Amino acid sequence: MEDCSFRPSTDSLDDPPNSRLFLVISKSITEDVIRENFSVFGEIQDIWMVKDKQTKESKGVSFVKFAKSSQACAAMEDMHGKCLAEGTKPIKVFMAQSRSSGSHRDVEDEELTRIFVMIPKTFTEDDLKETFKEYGDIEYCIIIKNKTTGESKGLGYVRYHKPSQAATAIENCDKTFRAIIAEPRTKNSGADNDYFSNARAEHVAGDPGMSGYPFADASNYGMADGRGSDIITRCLMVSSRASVTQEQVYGLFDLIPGMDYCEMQRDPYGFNKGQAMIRYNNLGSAVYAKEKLNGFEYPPGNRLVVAYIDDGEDRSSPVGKMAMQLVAAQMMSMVWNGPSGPQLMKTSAGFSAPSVPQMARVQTDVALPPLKKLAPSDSWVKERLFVVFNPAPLPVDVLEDVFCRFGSLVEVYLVPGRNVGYMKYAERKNANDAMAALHGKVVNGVKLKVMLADPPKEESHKRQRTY
DNA sequence: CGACGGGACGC
DNA sequence: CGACGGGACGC
Repeated sequence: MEDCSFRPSTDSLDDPPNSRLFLVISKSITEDVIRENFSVFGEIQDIWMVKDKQTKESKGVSFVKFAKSSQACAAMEDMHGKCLAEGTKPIKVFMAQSRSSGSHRDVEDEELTRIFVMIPKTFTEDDLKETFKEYGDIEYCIIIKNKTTGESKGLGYVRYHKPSQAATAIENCDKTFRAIIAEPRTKNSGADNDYFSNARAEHVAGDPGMSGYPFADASNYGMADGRGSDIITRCLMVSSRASVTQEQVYGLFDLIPGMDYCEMQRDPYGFNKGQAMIRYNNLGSAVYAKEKLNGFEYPPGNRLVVAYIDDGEDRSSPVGKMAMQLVAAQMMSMVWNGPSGPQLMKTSAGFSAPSVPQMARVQTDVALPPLKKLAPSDSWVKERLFVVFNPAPLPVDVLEDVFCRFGSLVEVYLVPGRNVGYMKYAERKNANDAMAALHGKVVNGVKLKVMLADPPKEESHKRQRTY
């Protein structure tokens, strides 16, 4: 079963990354001596002594491949500077450059001590530290946040003191963190002038309630004019998949003082587009409203999307922009430190009326239960349904509407380019109920096959999936 | 039959 | 300074 010691001829990358060491040693040191000294750190898969082609003499260089990066790191940390035989120079031990890189620059230990992880948006830096401290002493933890609103982007860095600690964390932490060695900070990866990062964050992964939503089309809202989506204005656009009335939107946004305008948007035929424009008489109220109500479920199960739209005011001067961001920062700290939170808002008067008429958007013979709230997006997924659509997939918002009604729906994921998708549930029973009710049924003219999903086909890791 | 995404930091 | 070998599954 286990393959032989040689690597396949097709290898271009070392696998796993950072598991191969580059040794500079005295020409008199033999492979056996290296093996004796290095095998105590773990499973050695290969030792290669670089020799002169003609004379077969050692060139004083060797590569040692370990099964795991943590083993290679431990060996590097322990053996660098040691003497392997009487009268020989101390050896040098570096992480080998990956064979594909072509570079022969020494890999600095610094580059091997910082990991990059995906985390729930609710994670604080203390949470990060608590989670990752079991693998070694942490120098610091940083969560990447939107610089304007301060909200987490669900990504973080953890800096350890030693490469072996970072490697151990990558190997042993829950794989949902997708931990990898972070790219060095000084080389800016180029893709980030931050002008559109906000828009990206809001309709890319993470929040299933917004994916595929027409609101994400920035061109509708003057975001394509070069100023980007990080503008802050007194004007907001709220979008809802479920039909909401002017009165409902007004009541919701009027909970925040300072609203001076609220109007539903209608298409050329006079139909409600599920969007409304709101203007406040001051920036702070608008910032607060966006922070509190973007992603808010109203009615339960229907996530509202709230974003700034250009109010036509001139904010082109750097001073004006800075002032605006200052106001935003002050509002943010108020939001975080103040006594009121989203929970307070949800239970406040005016939110208890659950009977909001739904758009005639889902047509089916199935007797559907009422809408239910989605489970938080960072919920542990205990069951997944595999759904086949015939002839074509339903839109994500329709699927959410239908599959949330059995409870604890975490996320809908459609496989791009295929007629299949996954419904993720936090509770197994809810998934089973949905399957029983919907398998073989027709929704909006699309026939559904609804089955339990097979576990993902990944290689077995330390920790097992529990679904 | 019909099968598995997403990821980067104010020097 | 001190950087890249060896060998071959199974249709």
